[in-house]
Amino acid sequence: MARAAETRRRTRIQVEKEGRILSSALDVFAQSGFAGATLDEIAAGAGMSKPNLIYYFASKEEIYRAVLGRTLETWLEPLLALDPAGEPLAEIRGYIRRKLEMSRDRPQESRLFAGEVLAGAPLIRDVLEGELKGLVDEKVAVIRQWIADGKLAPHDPYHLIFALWATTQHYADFDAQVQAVIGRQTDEAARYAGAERFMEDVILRGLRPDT
Amino acid sequence: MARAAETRRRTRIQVEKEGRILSSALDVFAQSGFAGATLDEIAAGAGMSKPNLIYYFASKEEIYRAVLGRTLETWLEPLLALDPAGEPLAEIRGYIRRKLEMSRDRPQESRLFAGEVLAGAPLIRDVLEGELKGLVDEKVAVIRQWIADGKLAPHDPYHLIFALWATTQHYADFDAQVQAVIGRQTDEAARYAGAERFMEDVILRGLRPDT
DNA sequence: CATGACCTTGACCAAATGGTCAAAAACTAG
DNA sequence: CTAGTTTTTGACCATTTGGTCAAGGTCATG
Repeated sequence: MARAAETRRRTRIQVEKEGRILSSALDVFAQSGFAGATLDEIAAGAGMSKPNLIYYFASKEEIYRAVLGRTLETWLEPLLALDPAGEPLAEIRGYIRRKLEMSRDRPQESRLFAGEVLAGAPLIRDVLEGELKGLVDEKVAVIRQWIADGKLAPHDPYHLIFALWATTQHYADFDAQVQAVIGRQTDEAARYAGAERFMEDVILRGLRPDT
Repeated sequence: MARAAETRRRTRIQVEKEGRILSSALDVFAQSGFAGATLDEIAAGAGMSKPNLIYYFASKEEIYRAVLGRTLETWLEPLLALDPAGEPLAEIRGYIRRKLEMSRDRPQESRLFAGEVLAGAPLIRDVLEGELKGLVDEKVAVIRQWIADGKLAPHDPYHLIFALWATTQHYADFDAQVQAVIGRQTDEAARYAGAERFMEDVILRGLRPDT
Protein backbone atom coordinates (compact mmCIF):
# COMPACT_ATOMS: atom_id res chain seq x y z
CA MET A 1 0.00 0.00 0.00
CA ALA A 2 1.65 3.20 -1.17
CA ARG A 3 1.03 5.61 1.63
CA ALA A 4 -0.75 8.81 0.73
CA ALA A 5 1.81 11.30 -0.49
CA GLU A 6 4.58 9.91 1.74
CA THR A 7 3.30 12.30 4.37
CA ARG A 8 1.23 10.56 7.00
CA ARG A 9 4.19 8.47 8.05
CA ARG A 10 4.01 10.05 11.47
CA THR A 11 2.77 7.71 14.07
CA ARG A 12 1.04 8.88 17.20
CA ILE A 13 4.16 7.79 19.07
CA GLN A 14 6.45 9.65 16.70
CA VAL A 15 4.63 12.90 17.12
CA GLU A 16 4.73 12.65 20.86
CA LYS A 17 8.33 11.54 21.18
CA GLU A 18 9.66 14.05 18.68
CA GLY A 19 7.92 16.77 20.64
CA ARG A 20 9.48 15.59 23.86
CA ILE A 21 12.89 15.50 22.21
CA LEU A 22 12.67 18.98 20.75
CA SER A 23 11.47 20.35 24.04
CA SER A 24 14.31 18.79 25.96
CA ALA A 25 16.80 19.77 23.27
CA LEU A 26 15.69 23.37 23.45
CA ASP A 27 16.49 23.47 27.14
CA VAL A 28 19.83 21.79 26.76
CA PHE A 29 21.01 23.72 23.72
CA ALA A 30 19.87 27.02 25.22
CA GLN A 31 21.74 26.28 28.41
CA SER A 32 24.92 24.75 27.02
CA GLY A 33 25.15 25.74 23.38
CA PHE A 34 25.61 23.28 20.56
CA ALA A 35 29.07 22.12 21.55
CA GLY A 36 28.26 21.89 25.22
CA ALA A 37 25.10 19.89 24.79
CA THR A 38 25.27 16.11 24.96
CA LEU A 39 22.94 13.53 23.50
CA ASP A 40 22.72 11.80 26.84
CA GLU A 41 21.48 14.94 28.49
CA ILE A 42 18.90 15.57 25.82
CA ALA A 43 17.79 11.94 25.95
CA ALA A 44 17.49 12.05 29.72
CA GLY A 45 15.44 15.23 29.50
CA ALA A 46 13.15 13.58 27.00
CA GLY A 47 12.86 10.48 29.15
CA MET A 48 14.43 7.98 26.78
CA SER A 49 17.70 6.30 25.92
CA LYS A 50 20.30 7.78 23.61
CA PRO A 51 19.85 5.18 20.88
CA ASN A 52 16.15 5.89 20.98
CA LEU A 53 16.91 9.55 20.46
CA ILE A 54 19.00 8.72 17.43
CA TYR A 55 16.14 6.61 16.15
CA TYR A 56 14.11 9.81 15.77
CA PHE A 57 16.84 12.22 14.73
CA ALA A 58 19.86 11.00 12.85
CA SER A 59 22.38 13.23 14.58
CA LYS A 60 22.98 15.91 17.14
CA GLU A 61 23.13 18.49 14.42
CA GLU A 62 19.82 17.37 13.00
CA ILE A 63 18.18 17.84 16.39
CA TYR A 64 19.77 21.25 16.65
CA ARG A 65 18.54 22.22 13.21
CA ALA A 66 15.05 21.10 14.04
CA VAL A 67 14.93 23.12 17.25
CA LEU A 68 16.38 26.16 15.55
CA GLY A 69 13.95 25.92 12.68
CA ARG A 70 11.01 25.75 15.01
CA THR A 71 12.34 28.75 16.93
CA LEU A 72 12.90 30.84 13.85
CA GLU A 73 9.26 30.72 12.88
CA THR A 74 8.26 32.12 16.23
CA TRP A 75 11.03 34.64 15.90
CA LEU A 76 9.79 36.46 12.86
CA GLU A 77 6.22 36.82 14.05
CA PRO A 78 6.42 40.01 16.11
CA LEU A 79 8.08 42.00 13.35
CA LEU A 80 5.77 40.48 10.78
CA ALA A 81 2.84 41.86 12.73
CA LEU A 82 4.00 45.45 12.38
CA ASP A 83 1.11 46.93 10.48
CA PRO A 84 1.86 49.52 7.77
CA ALA A 85 -1.70 50.78 8.08
CA GLY A 86 -1.51 51.30 11.81
CA GLU A 87 -0.59 54.38 13.76
CA PRO A 88 3.24 54.48 13.82
CA LEU A 89 3.93 55.04 17.49
CA ALA A 90 1.24 52.59 18.50
CA GLU A 91 2.64 50.00 16.12
CA ILE A 92 6.12 50.35 17.52
CA ARG A 93 4.77 50.22 21.03
CA GLY A 94 3.00 47.02 20.10
CA TYR A 95 6.18 45.61 18.66
CA ILE A 96 8.10 46.40 21.83
CA ARG A 97 5.43 44.68 23.88
CA ARG A 98 5.39 41.57 21.75
CA LYS A 99 9.15 41.27 21.84
CA LEU A 100 9.33 41.76 25.59
CA GLU A 101 6.57 39.24 26.04
CA MET A 102 8.55 36.78 24.00
CA SER A 103 11.67 37.36 26.06
CA ARG A 104 9.69 36.78 29.20
CA ASP A 105 7.68 33.79 28.07
CA ARG A 106 10.19 32.06 25.84
CA PRO A 107 13.63 32.88 27.17
CA GLN A 108 15.04 29.55 26.07
CA GLU A 109 14.25 30.26 22.45
CA SER A 110 15.85 33.66 22.80
CA ARG A 111 19.01 32.16 24.26
CA LEU A 112 19.18 29.44 21.66
CA PHE A 113 18.97 32.03 18.95
CA ALA A 114 21.50 34.28 20.67
CA GLY A 115 23.96 31.45 20.98
CA GLU A 116 23.68 30.60 17.33
CA VAL A 117 24.18 34.18 16.20
CA LEU A 118 26.98 34.72 18.69
CA ALA A 119 28.83 31.80 17.16
CA GLY A 120 28.54 33.44 13.77
CA ALA A 121 25.22 31.93 12.75
CA PRO A 122 26.86 28.97 10.99
CA LEU A 123 23.60 27.17 10.41
CA ILE A 124 21.19 29.99 9.80
CA ARG A 125 23.22 32.54 7.91
CA ASP A 126 21.14 31.87 4.81
CA VAL A 127 17.91 32.39 6.72
CA LEU A 128 19.22 35.63 8.16
CA GLU A 129 20.34 36.90 4.77
CA GLY A 130 17.17 35.68 3.11
CA GLU A 131 13.94 35.62 5.05
CA LEU A 132 15.02 37.84 7.89
CA LYS A 133 16.67 40.45 5.73
CA GLY A 134 13.67 40.43 3.41
CA LEU A 135 11.28 41.00 6.27
CA VAL A 136 13.41 43.70 7.81
CA ASP A 137 13.83 45.50 4.51
CA GLU A 138 10.11 45.47 4.08
CA LYS A 139 9.45 46.95 7.49
CA VAL A 140 12.23 49.45 7.04
CA ALA A 141 10.38 50.71 3.99
CA VAL A 142 7.24 51.04 6.07
CA ILE A 143 9.05 53.04 8.71
CA ARG A 144 10.62 55.24 6.06
CA GLN A 145 7.17 55.98 4.75
CA TRP A 146 6.00 56.91 8.22
CA ILE A 147 8.94 59.24 8.50
CA ALA A 148 8.24 60.73 5.09
CA ASP A 149 4.68 61.32 6.21
CA GLY A 150 6.03 63.24 9.17
CA LYS A 151 4.55 60.79 11.64
CA LEU A 152 7.91 59.73 13.01
CA ALA A 153 11.14 61.59 13.66
CA PRO A 154 13.75 60.84 11.00
CA HIS A 155 16.09 58.15 12.25
CA ASP A 156 17.71 55.19 10.53
CA PRO A 157 15.11 52.41 10.71
CA TYR A 158 17.74 49.68 10.68
CA HIS A 159 19.33 50.96 13.83
CA LEU A 160 15.94 51.44 15.37
CA ILE A 161 15.18 47.79 14.79
CA PHE A 162 18.56 46.73 16.13
CA ALA A 163 18.04 48.81 19.24
CA LEU A 164 14.65 47.23 19.83
CA TRP A 165 15.96 43.73 19.25
CA ALA A 166 18.95 44.28 21.47
CA THR A 167 17.07 45.83 24.35
CA THR A 168 14.14 43.47 24.43
CA GLN A 169 16.23 40.33 24.10
CA HIS A 170 18.71 41.54 26.66
CA TYR A 171 16.34 40.60 29.45
CA ALA A 172 16.28 36.98 28.34
CA ASP A 173 19.80 36.51 27.00
CA PHE A 174 21.59 38.37 29.76
CA ASP A 175 19.21 37.40 32.48
CA ALA A 176 22.05 36.30 34.73
CA GLN A 177 23.56 39.76 34.57
CA VAL A 178 20.27 41.58 34.92
CA GLN A 179 19.42 39.57 38.00
CA ALA A 180 22.86 40.01 39.47
CA VAL A 181 22.61 43.76 39.09
CA ILE A 182 19.08 44.57 40.11
CA GLY A 183 19.07 41.72 42.56
CA ARG A 184 16.50 39.15 43.40
CA GLN A 185 14.42 41.72 45.21
CA THR A 186 12.73 42.67 41.97
CA ASP A 187 10.70 39.81 40.58
CA GLU A 188 10.39 38.92 36.95
CA ALA A 189 7.09 40.66 36.38
CA ALA A 190 8.40 43.90 37.83
CA ARG A 191 11.56 43.68 35.74
CA TYR A 192 9.65 43.36 32.53
CA ALA A 193 7.16 46.01 33.51
CA GLY A 194 10.05 48.36 34.21
CA ALA A 195 11.69 47.53 30.92
CA GLU A 196 8.50 48.17 29.04
CA ARG A 197 7.95 51.50 30.72
CA PHE A 198 11.49 52.58 30.08
CA MET A 199 11.40 51.66 26.43
CA GLU A 200 8.06 53.25 25.82
CA ASP A 201 9.00 56.43 27.64
CA VAL A 202 12.46 56.91 26.23
CA ILE A 203 12.48 55.33 22.80
CA LEU A 204 8.98 56.26 21.80
CA ARG A 205 9.60 59.76 23.03
CA GLY A 206 12.75 59.88 20.93
CA LEU A 207 10.76 58.78 17.92
CA ARG A 208 7.95 61.27 18.25
CA PRO A 209 8.17 63.89 15.50
CA ASP A 210 8.79 67.49 16.49
CA THR A 211 5.67 69.02 15.00
CA MET B 1 68.23 33.37 47.45
CA ALA B 2 64.69 34.25 48.58
CA ARG B 3 63.22 36.11 45.65
CA ALA B 4 61.84 39.55 46.35
CA ALA B 5 58.30 39.14 47.61
CA GLU B 6 57.64 35.96 45.56
CA THR B 7 56.61 38.28 42.77
CA ARG B 8 59.33 38.50 40.13
CA ARG B 9 58.88 34.84 39.32
CA ARG B 10 57.82 35.85 35.86
CA THR B 11 60.47 35.21 33.31
CA ARG B 12 60.67 37.15 30.09
CA ILE B 13 59.56 33.98 28.34
CA GLN B 14 56.67 33.47 30.72
CA VAL B 15 55.35 36.93 30.13
CA GLU B 16 55.51 36.54 26.40
CA LYS B 17 54.07 33.04 26.20
CA GLU B 18 51.28 33.72 28.63
CA GLY B 19 50.35 36.71 26.56
CA ARG B 20 50.27 34.65 23.41
CA ILE B 21 48.15 32.04 25.11
CA LEU B 22 45.61 34.48 26.46
CA SER B 23 45.38 36.16 23.11
CA SER B 24 44.78 32.91 21.28
CA ALA B 25 42.40 31.73 23.97
CA LEU B 26 40.35 34.88 23.67
CA ASP B 27 39.80 34.22 19.99
CA VAL B 28 38.94 30.59 20.48
CA PHE B 29 36.67 31.02 23.47
CA ALA B 30 34.91 33.97 21.85
CA GLN B 31 34.30 31.96 18.72
CA SER B 32 33.41 28.59 20.21
CA GLY B 33 32.44 29.15 23.81
CA PHE B 34 33.98 27.31 26.73
CA ALA B 35 32.68 23.90 25.82
CA GLY B 36 33.43 24.26 22.14
CA ALA B 37 36.98 25.40 22.60
CA THR B 38 39.78 22.83 22.56
CA LEU B 39 43.22 23.02 24.07
CA ASP B 40 44.75 21.95 20.78
CA GLU B 41 43.15 24.87 19.00
CA ILE B 42 44.30 27.34 21.61
CA ALA B 43 47.79 25.87 21.58
CA ALA B 44 47.96 26.04 17.79
CA GLY B 45 46.82 29.64 17.87
CA ALA B 46 49.52 30.43 20.40
CA GLY B 47 52.10 28.59 18.35
CA MET B 48 52.96 25.86 20.81
CA SER B 49 52.15 22.32 21.80
CA LYS B 50 49.35 21.35 24.12
CA PRO B 51 51.60 20.13 26.94
CA ASN B 52 53.41 23.44 26.69
CA LEU B 53 50.12 25.21 27.13
CA ILE B 54 49.36 23.18 30.23
CA TYR B 55 52.79 24.08 31.53
CA TYR B 56 51.63 27.68 31.76
CA PHE B 57 48.03 27.17 32.77
CA ALA B 58 47.01 24.11 34.72
CA SER B 59 43.71 23.54 32.98
CA LYS B 60 41.30 24.73 30.34
CA GLU B 61 39.19 26.34 33.00
CA GLU B 62 42.16 28.23 34.38
CA ILE B 63 42.88 29.67 30.96
CA TYR B 64 39.27 30.62 30.61
CA ARG B 65 39.26 32.29 34.00
CA ALA B 66 42.39 34.23 33.14
CA VAL B 67 40.96 35.50 29.88
CA LEU B 68 37.68 36.38 31.50
CA GLY B 69 39.38 38.19 34.34
CA ARG B 70 41.42 40.26 31.97
CA THR B 71 38.29 41.10 29.99
CA LEU B 72 36.32 42.10 33.04
CA GLU B 73 38.74 44.84 33.95
CA THR B 74 38.35 46.40 30.55
CA TRP B 75 34.67 45.90 30.85
CA LEU B 76 34.04 48.09 33.83
CA GLU B 77 36.08 51.03 32.60
CA PRO B 78 33.53 52.87 30.45
CA LEU B 79 30.92 52.95 33.18
CA LEU B 80 33.54 53.79 35.77
CA ALA B 81 34.41 56.87 33.76
CA LEU B 82 30.91 58.30 34.03
CA ASP B 83 31.63 61.52 35.87
CA PRO B 84 29.13 62.69 38.50
CA ALA B 85 30.48 66.21 38.13
CA GLY B 86 30.00 66.31 34.38
CA GLU B 87 27.07 67.54 32.38
CA PRO B 88 24.54 64.66 32.37
CA LEU B 89 23.70 64.40 28.69
CA ALA B 90 27.32 64.86 27.68
CA GLU B 91 28.36 62.17 30.15
CA ILE B 92 25.86 59.70 28.81
CA ARG B 93 26.86 60.56 25.28
CA GLY B 94 30.45 59.88 26.25
CA TYR B 95 29.45 56.56 27.76
CA ILE B 96 27.65 55.54 24.60
CA ARG B 97 30.70 56.40 22.56
CA ARG B 98 33.07 54.49 24.76
CA LYS B 99 30.89 51.43 24.73
CA LEU B 100 30.44 51.50 20.98
CA GLU B 101 34.15 51.98 20.55
CA MET B 102 34.73 48.94 22.67
CA SER B 103 32.29 46.87 20.64
CA ARG B 104 34.05 47.92 17.50
CA ASP B 105 37.62 47.57 18.66
CA ARG B 106 37.28 44.60 20.98
CA PRO B 107 34.46 42.47 19.67
CA GLN B 108 36.09 39.28 20.87
CA GLU B 109 36.01 40.45 24.45
CA SER B 110 32.39 41.39 24.03
CA ARG B 111 31.53 37.97 22.66
CA LEU B 112 33.46 36.16 25.34
CA PHE B 113 31.57 38.06 27.97
CA ALA B 114 28.26 37.53 26.21
CA GLY B 115 28.85 33.80 26.02
CA GLU B 116 29.62 33.57 29.69
CA VAL B 117 26.54 35.52 30.72
CA LEU B 118 24.36 33.66 28.25
CA ALA B 119 25.39 30.41 29.90
CA GLY B 120 24.25 31.79 33.23
CA ALA B 121 27.55 33.38 34.25
CA PRO B 122 28.71 30.26 36.12
CA LEU B 123 32.20 31.61 36.71
CA ILE B 124 31.57 35.29 37.21
CA ARG B 125 28.32 35.43 39.08
CA ASP B 126 30.13 36.65 42.15
CA VAL B 127 31.84 39.41 40.18
CA LEU B 128 28.53 40.47 38.68
CA GLU B 129 26.81 40.50 42.04
CA GLY B 130 29.78 42.17 43.68
CA GLU B 131 31.91 44.58 41.73
CA LEU B 132 29.55 45.10 38.82
CA LYS B 133 26.48 45.56 40.96
CA GLY B 134 28.39 47.91 43.23
CA LEU B 135 29.54 50.02 40.34
CA VAL B 136 26.11 50.10 38.77
CA ASP B 137 24.43 51.00 42.01
CA GLU B 138 26.86 53.85 42.41
CA LYS B 139 26.20 55.21 38.94
CA VAL B 140 22.49 54.71 39.36
CA ALA B 141 22.68 57.02 42.35
CA VAL B 142 24.48 59.59 40.23
CA ILE B 143 21.82 59.41 37.55
CA ARG B 144 19.09 59.70 40.17
CA GLN B 145 20.73 62.83 41.43
CA TRP B 146 20.82 64.24 37.91
CA ILE B 147 17.14 63.49 37.62
CA ALA B 148 16.44 65.07 40.98
CA ASP B 149 18.30 68.16 39.80
CA GLY B 150 16.01 68.30 36.82
CA LYS B 151 18.83 67.77 34.39
CA LEU B 152 17.50 64.48 33.09
CA ALA B 153 14.00 63.21 32.43
CA PRO B 154 12.86 60.81 35.14
CA HIS B 155 13.41 57.24 33.99
CA ASP B 156 14.60 54.15 35.78
CA PRO B 157 18.41 54.34 35.64
CA TYR B 158 18.80 50.57 35.78
CA HIS B 159 16.83 50.08 32.63
CA LEU B 160 18.67 52.95 31.02
CA ILE B 161 21.95 51.19 31.68
CA PHE B 162 20.57 47.88 30.42
CA ALA B 163 19.38 49.54 27.24
CA LEU B 164 22.77 51.11 26.66
CA TRP B 165 24.59 47.86 27.34
CA ALA B 166 22.28 45.89 25.13
CA THR B 167 22.32 48.24 22.20
CA THR B 168 26.03 48.95 22.13
CA GLN B 169 27.06 45.34 22.58
CA HIS B 170 24.57 44.16 20.03
CA TYR B 171 26.84 45.29 17.23
CA ALA B 172 29.65 43.04 18.42
CA ASP B 173 27.73 40.09 19.82
CA PHE B 174 25.18 39.83 17.06
CA ASP B 175 27.48 40.95 14.32
CA ALA B 176 26.53 38.01 12.13
CA GLN B 177 22.91 39.09 12.24
CA VAL B 178 23.64 42.77 11.78
CA GLN B 179 25.75 42.06 8.76
CA ALA B 180 23.23 39.67 7.32
CA VAL B 181 20.52 42.27 7.59
CA ILE B 182 22.18 45.47 6.49
CA GLY B 183 24.42 43.57 4.14
CA ARG B 184 28.05 43.86 3.37
CA GLN B 185 27.45 47.06 1.44
CA THR B 186 27.77 49.06 4.64
CA ASP B 187 31.25 48.80 6.06
CA GLU B 188 32.08 48.58 9.70
CA ALA B 189 32.87 52.25 10.18
CA ALA B 190 29.57 53.28 8.67
CA ARG B 191 27.67 50.79 10.81
CA TYR B 192 29.11 52.12 14.01
CA ALA B 193 28.69 55.72 12.93
CA GLY B 194 25.05 54.99 12.19
CA ALA B 195 24.60 53.28 15.51
CA GLU B 196 26.13 56.19 17.35
CA ARG B 197 23.96 58.72 15.60
CA PHE B 198 20.84 56.72 16.24
CA MET B 199 21.55 56.28 19.91
CA GLU B 200 22.49 59.87 20.45
CA ASP B 201 19.49 61.16 18.57
CA VAL B 202 16.88 58.87 19.99
CA ILE B 203 18.01 57.92 23.46
CA LEU B 204 19.55 61.23 24.41
CA ARG B 205 16.50 62.97 23.10
CA GLY B 206 14.36 60.70 25.21
CA LEU B 207 16.44 61.58 28.24
CA ARG B 208 16.37 65.33 27.84
CA PRO B 209 14.21 66.93 30.53
CA ASP B 210 11.07 68.79 29.45
CA THR B 211 11.98 72.19 30.79
C1' DC C 1 81.44 27.23 30.17
C1' DA C 2 79.15 24.60 33.52
C1' DT C 3 75.16 23.80 36.15
C1' DG C 4 70.76 24.17 37.74
C1' DA C 5 66.39 26.03 36.64
C1' DC C 6 63.23 26.73 33.11
C1' DC C 7 60.93 25.38 28.78
C1' DT C 8 59.20 22.17 25.22
C1' DT C 9 57.11 18.21 23.27
C1' DG C 10 56.15 13.20 21.51
C1' DA C 11 53.87 9.53 23.28
C1' DC C 12 50.40 8.21 26.11
C1' DC C 13 46.11 7.66 29.01
C1' DA C 14 41.37 7.76 30.77
C1' DA C 15 36.99 9.76 30.33
C1' DA C 16 33.42 11.60 27.62
C1' DT C 17 30.76 11.44 23.76
C1' DG C 18 28.53 10.86 19.05
C1' DG C 19 26.87 7.19 16.91
C1' DT C 20 26.03 1.80 15.63
C1' DC C 21 23.88 -2.67 15.99
C1' DA C 22 21.42 -6.60 16.98
C1' DA C 23 17.96 -8.30 19.52
C1' DA C 24 13.97 -7.78 22.33
C1' DA C 25 9.60 -5.44 23.39
C1' DA C 26 5.45 -3.05 22.10
C1' DC C 27 2.16 -1.83 18.94
C1' DT C 28 -1.03 -2.18 14.81
C1' DA C 29 -3.74 -4.14 11.34
C1' DG C 30 -5.92 -7.95 9.20
C1' DC D 1 -4.45 -13.79 17.75
C1' DT D 2 -0.80 -13.39 14.60
C1' DA D 3 2.39 -11.49 11.41
C1' DG D 4 4.62 -7.50 10.34
C1' DT D 5 6.07 -3.00 11.65
C1' DT D 6 7.57 0.27 14.74
C1' DT D 7 9.99 1.30 19.18
C1' DT D 8 13.32 0.67 22.58
C1' DT D 9 17.69 -0.22 24.59
C1' DG D 10 22.06 -2.65 26.50
C1' DA D 11 26.39 -3.36 24.83
C1' DC D 12 29.73 -1.63 22.06
C1' DC D 13 32.96 1.19 19.14
C1' DA D 14 35.84 4.97 17.29
C1' DT D 15 37.10 9.52 18.00
C1' DT D 16 37.94 13.51 20.47
C1' DT D 17 39.86 15.69 24.09
C1' DG D 18 41.61 17.28 28.71
C1' DG D 19 45.47 16.23 30.93
C1' DT D 20 50.11 13.44 32.33
C1' DC D 21 54.90 12.17 32.03
C1' DA D 22 59.48 11.48 31.16
C1' DA D 23 63.11 12.86 28.45
C1' DG D 24 65.55 16.24 25.98
C1' DG D 25 66.53 21.09 24.84
C1' DT D 26 67.35 25.99 26.12
C1' DC D 27 68.55 29.80 29.02
C1' DA D 28 70.46 32.63 32.65
C1' DT D 29 74.07 33.23 35.70
C1' DG D 30 78.08 32.52 38.65
